[in-house]
Amino acid sequence: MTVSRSTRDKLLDATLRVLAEQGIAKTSARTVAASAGVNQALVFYHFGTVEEMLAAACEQGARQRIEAHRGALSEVATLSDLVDVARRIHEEERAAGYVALLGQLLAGAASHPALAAATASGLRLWVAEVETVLTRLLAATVLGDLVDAPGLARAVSASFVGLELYEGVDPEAAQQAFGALDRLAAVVALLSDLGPLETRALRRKLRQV
Amino acid sequence: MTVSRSTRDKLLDATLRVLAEQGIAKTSARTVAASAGVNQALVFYHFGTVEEMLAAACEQGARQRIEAHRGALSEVATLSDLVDVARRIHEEERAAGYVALLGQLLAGAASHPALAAATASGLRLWVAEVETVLTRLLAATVLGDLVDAPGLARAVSASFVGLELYEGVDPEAAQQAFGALDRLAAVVALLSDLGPLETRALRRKLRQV
DNA sequence: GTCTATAACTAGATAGAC
DNA sequence: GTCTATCTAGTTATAGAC
Repeated sequence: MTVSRSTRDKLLDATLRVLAEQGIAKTSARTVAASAGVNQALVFYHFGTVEEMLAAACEQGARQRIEAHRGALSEVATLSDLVDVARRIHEEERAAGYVALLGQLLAGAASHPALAAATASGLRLWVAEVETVLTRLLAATVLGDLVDAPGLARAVSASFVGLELYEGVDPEAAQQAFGALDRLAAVVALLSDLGPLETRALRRKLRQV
Repeated sequence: MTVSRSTRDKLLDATLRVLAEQGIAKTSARTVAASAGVNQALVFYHFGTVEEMLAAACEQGARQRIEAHRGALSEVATLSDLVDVARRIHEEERAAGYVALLGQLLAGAASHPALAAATASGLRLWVAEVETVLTRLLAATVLGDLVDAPGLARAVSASFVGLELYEGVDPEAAQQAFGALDRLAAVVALLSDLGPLETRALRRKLRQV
């Protein structure tokens, strides 16, 4: 559609790029403008402050990434499907650095209140997506009425960010962590696939909680 | 023992304080020195660079915090004990901001390679602790030979950091997440407490993995 | 070990020409 | 909308007095 993007868009893209590649500490009006190939003063013309630019980039970035994965997520039918999809999303996001970027913003939010709000709402977009899938899947299993899907969606999303940040400093350990989660999810997936007899027995037991 | 701490120690403590309270972006030789009540030039006399000071503070901080919790962790006997202890550790760490601090360093590591190494080794201290407890507990349950305790310890540690960062921008959502995990852990704890008949049936089923 | 002073640089932000 | 120029303030780091 648009052959030449607007300066505003170029700046938003560059913000995400610099944030992912160099971290929040090295993200400034100057570095972003340089990466976008535009003049530094335009940051302030278009966004007023650097903080506002970061906030705008955060929301746009989250929206873009979720859009890219929504299709795959909506087709998830079983817990083992979910594991496969999660692994694929992880691979893509690791390459792009977009989730670690959320970590950068989460960290930056400590000193910039306006950024906290934007990051929280960016994360909320992920949470909503995860929550939809989780609710749908859990409803069909023994665990359906035992776990708190909305809360779990938040836990999973935050954990994912932590794991992607971990990947940045210790890739091997992070891989091991993802491997263990894969395996754990496979066990849980199997639990949801018990025969009717075992299911009833387990349900009786779990009712105590 | 030491009535008046050395300048070096004052700087390390101040580094952790500023990092927890203001984030990596606001942590500089000047802010740390001011918080420690010493001259700014002493940062460079004692540590050479700001980055080295951050690295030293990271390792010392991780060591201190783990020391503070080791007793409670070693007394954990069951999975539900672990849930209680984890909740208590979370409350304390949230108040002190020390885990979120690890998140700050993880984020800062993106632009400072030396910091990445220090953060990774600081996290390794937590991982080792979690791994010990997890291995001990899981050995006694159905899950013992099904899950990868070392990998899981890494996943749990990284997730914890993500959750503490989350707490900084959306405390309510983070609380919800912790609540869901509590509940989930209770379910798993119950699984480890099945009668011999159910245990055998479940084990047979899970053997397929 | 600790201080002052300062060099060299980078940051956010604005004024004003075009 | 975009540019140059500039102001102010904060940054790491060092030299040299004490």
